[in-house]
Amino acid sequence: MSLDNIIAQAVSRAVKELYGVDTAPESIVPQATRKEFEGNMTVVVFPWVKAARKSPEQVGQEIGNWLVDNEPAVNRFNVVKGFLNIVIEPTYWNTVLRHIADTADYGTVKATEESPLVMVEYSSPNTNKPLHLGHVRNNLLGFSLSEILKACGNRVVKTNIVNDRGIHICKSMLAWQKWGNGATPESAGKKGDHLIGDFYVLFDKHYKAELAELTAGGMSQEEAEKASPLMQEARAMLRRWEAKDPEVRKLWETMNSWVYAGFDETYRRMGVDFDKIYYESDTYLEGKEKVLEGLEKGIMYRKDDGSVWADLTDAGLDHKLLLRSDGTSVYMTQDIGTAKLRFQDYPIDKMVYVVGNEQNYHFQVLSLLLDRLGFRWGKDLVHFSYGMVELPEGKMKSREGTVVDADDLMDEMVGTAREVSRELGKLDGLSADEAEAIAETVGLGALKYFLLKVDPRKNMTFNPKESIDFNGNTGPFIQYTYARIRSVLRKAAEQGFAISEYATVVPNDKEIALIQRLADFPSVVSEAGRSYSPALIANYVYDLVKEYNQFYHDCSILREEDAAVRSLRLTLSDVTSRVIRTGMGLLGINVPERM
RNA sequence: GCGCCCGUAGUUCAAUGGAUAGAAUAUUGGAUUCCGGUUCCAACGAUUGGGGUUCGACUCCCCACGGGCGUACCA
Repeated sequence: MSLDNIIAQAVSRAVKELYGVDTAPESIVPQATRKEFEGNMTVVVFPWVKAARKSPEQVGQEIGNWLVDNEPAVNRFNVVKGFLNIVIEPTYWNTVLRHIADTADYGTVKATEESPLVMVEYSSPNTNKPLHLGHVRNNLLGFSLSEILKACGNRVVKTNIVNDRGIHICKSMLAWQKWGNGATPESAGKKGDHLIGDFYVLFDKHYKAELAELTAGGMSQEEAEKASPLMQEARAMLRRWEAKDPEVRKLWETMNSWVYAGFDETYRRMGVDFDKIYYESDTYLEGKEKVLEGLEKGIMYRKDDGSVWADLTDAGLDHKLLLRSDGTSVYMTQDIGTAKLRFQDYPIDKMVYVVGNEQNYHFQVLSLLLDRLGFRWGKDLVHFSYGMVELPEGKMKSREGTVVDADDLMDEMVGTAREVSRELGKLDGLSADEAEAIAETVGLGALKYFLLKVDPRKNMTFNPKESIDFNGNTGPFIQYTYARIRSVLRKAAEQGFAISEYATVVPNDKEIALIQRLADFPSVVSEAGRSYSPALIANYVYDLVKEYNQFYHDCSILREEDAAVRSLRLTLSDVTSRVIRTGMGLLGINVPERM
């Protein structure tokens, strides 16, 4: 049992005996005592002041006395205003440390057959252009969230819905047909997703030129858009695709396979993966059935023009279109179809969608519709909504060509890591392969940590330079500290220092602070799972690293004469490095054994 | 117009309704020169504004201001 729980339960019993008040131990959350007061943990006593009919100070004194008499883990206490500061029995910390050191996979809970089945959807790219910075935040959040949910004892299925059909795909295909000269990723020497993206841009360029010509000839913008031969050709192609025209389908399959090969490379480098991938071309017709079913049940209604709608005004929302007057699906319909297939494949208990906050309204509606259509997880589906990523230079605009490509960005980060490491002399004496592996780990670690440490809901500014600093709240700083700890442990092993007698000495203040921080880890993980917050883990790991540095600063571990003290410190180092590795693992960030 | 989200040191980010709002970075001053240099200490500096709820509000409610997003046949 964790220290928090022990104190919470003891306090719960204390107020019951002293004042006859029932308080659930879970509602009592002891917090770390502020540095300027004596004590390890602090409990706020205001909640019981009324029932006790005494001053906050008196209540604190009474509970404190009860704890000293009845709870062995409590050594002494002091009361400041309504805050009860508890000093834990010093030898008790040895027990805590031993428990942490002896627990395999400390901080995580293993899933069982009965554990909830959570499906996490993330990434969800279009197949007409490469992944960009926005996808990077999405992918990292989705992957990390999945790892955190796993660590909290859930069964997790990571899924991706690929938007592989529609007018935008036809634009790329058409441009390739017209101006591609049979180019392939091999012949062009380009990743497939980039090649296709280039044709998408090319289409847009010619289309714009056409519009300019038509409007110059006296048409309005709207008329020109309708009359554009290119756009008409693209629409015709979409119709042929929907009619399963073999030639169009063949081209579509070929071009998509190029894109997938490119995406796979990007995902692999980023370190994210999926258990099950869905394609919109498989799901877009499914939603239609579900909607027609809803129409029969009276959940939807049909307008005179034949379009199908849902009336959500009773829930404070609007009327929502589900089938166009020509009978075709819209985005919402497809999501319903995807949900249907997923539920056929897996007995999902909970569904998490990692999708940008511009779709908040969409998911409000989707939740409501799925619920009305009888999906048991529809009502409390989670839209894990995140904000935009901006750069110091300003906003990304695809129209203005200021989109940051994911592959380019990773190259750039790794390149900077390589340079910085070389300047600092970190790569001296390493083979070229080792040096490159470290640059990769550090460059990606910097990117990932910077994007994950921020509250996902907020729009954020990604500063590449700042992210790769080896000082401060950055990935590289944490990786560096980890590598340094491992180095100390390696040297200790070489010198034959054992770490077996650690429980025999009472830790000093800095050591206690570190142990206490380590003891928090499991509750941080479960809280991160509850609130879907990778940022919580990131900031915890950073605090832990700082705590370790303060401990590390004033002790010479390898020169320590007293074997028991030395092994206590080695144990602390060992456990800290393990927690750092686990924590960073939950963020999808690798830590190097040396750097 | 309506709806949702956001607003915290110069900057980038923290703070389950709890004590004097924390870090990092930048700036300034000091310690350390060591198992791994990237360590440590200190100074400076902030809740957009106005009301309300309460023992206590960055946090919850109302109003104003500023920014983002969405707003019915795009995805």
